[in-house]
Amino acid sequence: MATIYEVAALAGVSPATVSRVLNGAAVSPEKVRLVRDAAEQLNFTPNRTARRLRNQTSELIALLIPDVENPFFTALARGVEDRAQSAGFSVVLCNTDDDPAKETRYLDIANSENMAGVILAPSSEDGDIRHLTDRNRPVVAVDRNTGLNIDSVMVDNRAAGIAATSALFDAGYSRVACIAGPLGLEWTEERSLGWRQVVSRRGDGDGVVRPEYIQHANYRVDGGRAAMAALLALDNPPDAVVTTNNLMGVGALQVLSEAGITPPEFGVAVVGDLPFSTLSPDAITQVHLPARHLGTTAANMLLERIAGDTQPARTVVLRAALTQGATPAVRR
Amino acid sequence: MATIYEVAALAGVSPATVSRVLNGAAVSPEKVRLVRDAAEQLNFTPNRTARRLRNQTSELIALLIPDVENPFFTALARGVEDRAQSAGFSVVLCNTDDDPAKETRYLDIANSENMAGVILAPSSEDGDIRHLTDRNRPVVAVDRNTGLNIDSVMVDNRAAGIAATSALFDAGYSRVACIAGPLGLEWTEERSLGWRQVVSRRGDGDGVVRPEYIQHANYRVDGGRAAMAALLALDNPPDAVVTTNNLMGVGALQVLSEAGITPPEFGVAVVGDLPFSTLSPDAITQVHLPARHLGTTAANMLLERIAGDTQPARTVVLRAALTQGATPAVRR
DNA sequence: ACACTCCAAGAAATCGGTTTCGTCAATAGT
DNA sequence: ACTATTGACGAAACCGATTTCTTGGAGTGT
Repeated sequence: MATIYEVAALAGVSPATVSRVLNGAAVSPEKVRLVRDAAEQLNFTPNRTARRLRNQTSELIALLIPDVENPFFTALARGVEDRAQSAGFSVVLCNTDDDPAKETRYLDIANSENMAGVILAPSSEDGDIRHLTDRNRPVVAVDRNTGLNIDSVMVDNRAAGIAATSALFDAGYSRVACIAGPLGLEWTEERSLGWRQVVSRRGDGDGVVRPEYIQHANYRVDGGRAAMAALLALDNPPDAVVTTNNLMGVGALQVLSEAGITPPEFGVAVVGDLPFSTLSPDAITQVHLPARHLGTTAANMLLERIAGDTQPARTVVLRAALTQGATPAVRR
Repeated sequence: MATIYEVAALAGVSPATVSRVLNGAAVSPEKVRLVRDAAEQLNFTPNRTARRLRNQTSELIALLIPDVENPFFTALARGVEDRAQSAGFSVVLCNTDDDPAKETRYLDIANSENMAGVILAPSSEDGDIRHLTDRNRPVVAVDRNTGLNIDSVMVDNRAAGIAATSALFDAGYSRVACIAGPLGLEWTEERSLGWRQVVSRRGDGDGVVRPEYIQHANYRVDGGRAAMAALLALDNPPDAVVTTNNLMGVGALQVLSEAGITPPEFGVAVVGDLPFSTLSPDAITQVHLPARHLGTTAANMLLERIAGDTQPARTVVLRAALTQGATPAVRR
């Protein structure tokens, strides 16, 4: 690969001048032409590693997400990339598998790679980002809270749970269950709290929430399947269900379909999007999480910090948008 | 961030010795201890940028895919990452949007970032990877062919199309249509050729393939929707359909569901996986493309090249595995 | 006891850019 | 006409590792 020295030699100038041409500093028009010609001729591309070592920064942003196979996170990644791209930054996507050790490893890499900043969907509340913040590298949390004093972009999970549940009652269902993720994860707890809040007010139990109507499962497709199967096996099964994320929604719908039940017959509201649902998209109530927007917003905040913004840490809370599914014909 | 010089000063040795300790060269046990203690105390992490500038390589692999939001490519990415991870490499995921310009940009970045190698799902047949190959950086093509003489990992697309179509005839359907992607893309052309081959032999047209039974659409969900709607509107509609990828399959199934038709009633075979199908996974015939395996295989080949393997370019062709969907009760 | 080998470890070069510093010439000001 | 100012541009330092070269001291053989 050609270096700046070879370009300088060919153009008959010093390496410093070549650098100045590349970076738009003051150089006489005639030397600019000489350097451009030489660079062209040698097919010169500046070595980013060398540039980075000197500048102590790069146009690289790390994005740490728990799972690239989850459409929610890929949509988020898309948002980050679009925004970063247009600002001349590239995005390095890293899978943490919700494993704090992997997360720490990637954070260290981001640091020692001199990346410009990090957008993090944290796997735990107390990740160690001191290495980065010590060096003034901005970190933005997205989708999940940390105990740290950093910028963050969140979704109003409680409101999302409330919206999903209310929509089912509005559609005429009365026995609304909930398929929630494991205990101890804030996002699912908040969403199921939203469910609980609505059910205790509008449910048929006079303010009492049936404990068997909330199922905790792992938050993946198989978890949703198991939970839905359990709900259908109850003595007094529900007539509708809220799932606190997209994947469990998929599992629940699969089990329903296997039992010969199709949505308006049994109400389903999903907190999250089902981009690859094989049902008609408007058969199901979806609380669309603004995944992509979450990404662009986080990227924006990060880019502002990279540009030198030093205002105190901000938290932006975005709201989800509901699309109402079909309503059951009999109840009309 | 602490540097090797500060560690050296604290330990009372030279920077060279610190480097030797870090890289396992011969150093007396007592100095090893001194250096380790100093490094620990300063919370030292070696600067990868500096290391990379000197070594002219890094433990970074670029993976260029057309679309992170497509589950096929995320599964592939997962495979690459798993393999890379276990060999101590990190993966940089880049979206090309099937845009040759973006692809070229990322290839240049991979080059000037001194990345160890590139795995590429090429957007066109004639991408320019000379910058990389000139510097002896291995490139492996995956999923799609290039005109270049490099390692590649492919799927037997023709066989996949044949398998999908045959499975529908085996299940008792007789008027099998095909929803294919746009003309000119090898993967979809091959798969639809497989369909044509089976239909001309087993279809009800005595070797003649009805031209209206092959619909070309864009290869996304909306394309599948449009194509399925067109098929249903025919005077003599098909009783089953093959789609040449996962996303068009989703679209087709949505339209069927909206028309009140559920799979065993109308045969659907998808070349590709439907990880988020809301139907029971075994209601539909799927030709499972080994996406993840494609990724691990490509990563393996790349790692071998990085390690110095210089044998002539290889092409590995993987085969898809069929899972038969439910068969229509009436035809039994 | 003396020459020779061997090995640990420091000094210095290196990777390829960017940037500071200093020089020299051209222009402006009085 | 002579000094002050400005601007282009080369020389050299710098970023933080790794590695070659070199040196000095310990160990070995006769």
